[in-house]
Amino acid sequence: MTKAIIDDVANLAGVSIKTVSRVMNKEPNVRATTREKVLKAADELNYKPNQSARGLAGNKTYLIALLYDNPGPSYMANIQTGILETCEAQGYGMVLKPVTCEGEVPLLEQVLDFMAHSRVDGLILTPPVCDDVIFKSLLTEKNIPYVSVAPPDRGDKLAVLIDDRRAAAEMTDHLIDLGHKKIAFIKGDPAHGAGKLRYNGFVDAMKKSNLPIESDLIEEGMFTFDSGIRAAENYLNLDPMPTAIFSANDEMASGVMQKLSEKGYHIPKDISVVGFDDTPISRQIWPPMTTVHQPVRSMGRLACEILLHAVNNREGERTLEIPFNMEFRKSSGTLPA
Amino acid sequence: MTKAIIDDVANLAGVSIKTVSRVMNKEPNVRATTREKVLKAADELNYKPNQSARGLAGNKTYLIALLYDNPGPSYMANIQTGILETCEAQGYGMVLKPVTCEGEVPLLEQVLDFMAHSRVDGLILTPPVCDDVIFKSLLTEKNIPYVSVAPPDRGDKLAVLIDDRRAAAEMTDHLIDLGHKKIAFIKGDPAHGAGKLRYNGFVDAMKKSNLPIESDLIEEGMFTFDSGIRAAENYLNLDPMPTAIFSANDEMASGVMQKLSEKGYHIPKDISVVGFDDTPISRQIWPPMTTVHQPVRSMGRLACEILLHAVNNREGERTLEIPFNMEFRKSSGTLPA
DNA sequence: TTGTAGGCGTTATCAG
DNA sequence: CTGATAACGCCTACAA
Repeated sequence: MTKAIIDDVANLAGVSIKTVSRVMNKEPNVRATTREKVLKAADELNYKPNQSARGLAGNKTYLIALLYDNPGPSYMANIQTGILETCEAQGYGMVLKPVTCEGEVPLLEQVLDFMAHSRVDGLILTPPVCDDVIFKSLLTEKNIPYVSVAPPDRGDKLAVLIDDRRAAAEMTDHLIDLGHKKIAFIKGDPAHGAGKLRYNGFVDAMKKSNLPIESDLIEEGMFTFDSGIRAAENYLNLDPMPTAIFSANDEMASGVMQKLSEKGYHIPKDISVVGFDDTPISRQIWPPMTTVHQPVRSMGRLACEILLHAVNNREGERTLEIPFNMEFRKSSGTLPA
Repeated sequence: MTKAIIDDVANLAGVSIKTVSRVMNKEPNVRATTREKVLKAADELNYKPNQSARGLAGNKTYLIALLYDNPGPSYMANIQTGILETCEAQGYGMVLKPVTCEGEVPLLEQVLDFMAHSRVDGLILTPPVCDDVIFKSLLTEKNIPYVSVAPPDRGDKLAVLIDDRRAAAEMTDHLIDLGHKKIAFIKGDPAHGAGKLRYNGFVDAMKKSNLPIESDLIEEGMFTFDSGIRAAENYLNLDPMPTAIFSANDEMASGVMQKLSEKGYHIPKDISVVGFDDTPISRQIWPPMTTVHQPVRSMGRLACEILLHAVNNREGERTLEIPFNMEFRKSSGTLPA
């Protein structure tokens, strides 16, 4: 059984190939009965349009690319799952394109090369790729469709995001409500816009409650486990130590918790630790970590939806804000006596 | 600057398009000087072959697919990275195809549908997809190229694997060397061939040392964190409890460790826990876990290499065994006094 | 609402 | 070693 092509379907249905084409692409101007006939024939022959041929003729590939630079594995898994949900539904494929934001080769060049080669129909940018404003403006200039899964940026036509700032403020409020005053904050990689927003949210909440931001308590992190370890070591040398530590992501927070556990501190009795992202590790360590849940999978799904919509209707300026929610677990507690 | 096509290059180089085609595809039978000329022209024009056209004419897509069913995020991230290394080097793209091994729709049907639509040139199967022998024999029958990243299986023409059985035996020996005799084992998802091999390795080592396999100490797990928790609860009810627990993967082992920590047990002073896979969690919990390192990234890279080689040379029967190695960390220690 | 002709950019065939 | 020419399967005009 050799593969059926459009002519076979046209013959079987007794129509021209153009009509088959119309039906397969859900174009209007086809009589309902004709449509049925064609659909039946296509089904009978198990006909699937050849993407290469479609691509060649229509100058499309029915492929989108996910651009990323060293994200956490669980972020990656979730966003991929979300994107694939949309792709599957709309007959698109997703290819992966790892890039390096701070490398020898400029980001734009990496992506242009990739585009020239792969000719995908659109790009999904994840942090920190989406934090490069210049890069994005160049994409726009070159008319390359993209969507940012990221903090807001007035330059983006298409974006999906959560309110990182407000989420961080709420988390800080949670610690304040528990009675904490000496609250430490571990910043994230400065290349990530989200990290800054989370810090801003922390500051918002501290100020609102008239609590001081002590520079000793603000550590520079890199969103990595090891940078969490280092931050914790610094806090350990302080006297008095903070009573609560808010880390800009879970990865660092788990580093903090490991170091504190190693040194014999009990969480949250001696000190509270909270994170951000709700990655699996936050549930799997002991004690389970209080953190902010970011609906990454939905964000991927929606990002892909608005991207494909824009690609196929050459239109659209759309920013979707998705609600986050707090996961209160056991790593945060009332102020030690 | 509109995109250059093969004719432009041919004109500039003063040759026919066929010659350009030969050069671009590294075919033989082109004079070195001619080749140079063409390469220079192509470079000048920044010419990249159109994949859709190549695909249409050559009946290829220059795309391969990664098939998976609910793997761990870090396994996923690593294998993707490895595969992409090869793809990047050889000008291929990778698309993702999640499938369901135990779903309503038969695996074969899912994949056939996918193939008909996407027409990728080959498949990379990860556990547990690669554990479905019947499915694989059907792929062979349909002449669909694939490589298994998995336990050996006489049916596979192409495979990359580690010796799970021997690795598990070595890990068991490690525990035995530490003086343990009451060693528990938590099995993995029965749908995964690797789980069985690991258990076999455990049995091998126990028998070799004339230690009994006590049925109370063998738990059925599902490779999930929660199933680790459940297994630990069962061990907690035993009297005497095992002095060491070998979990068929890290995920379950971390569940065990969480439950034991929660109940106030000290690891490894009171009880040793070891895992398998060396996922990030194994380093990030406290204490860091002794486990087997599986070089997933290399496996992905190599799997892709032998797949592409087979695809492009319609040949090959090749099984690569990659060395594993032990990561001795702090979760395993000598027998409690 | 439907059909016809032409072209999309490569690769394959088969001469030269 | 090199080159004309015909596919490859579909879509976009433009007609009918």
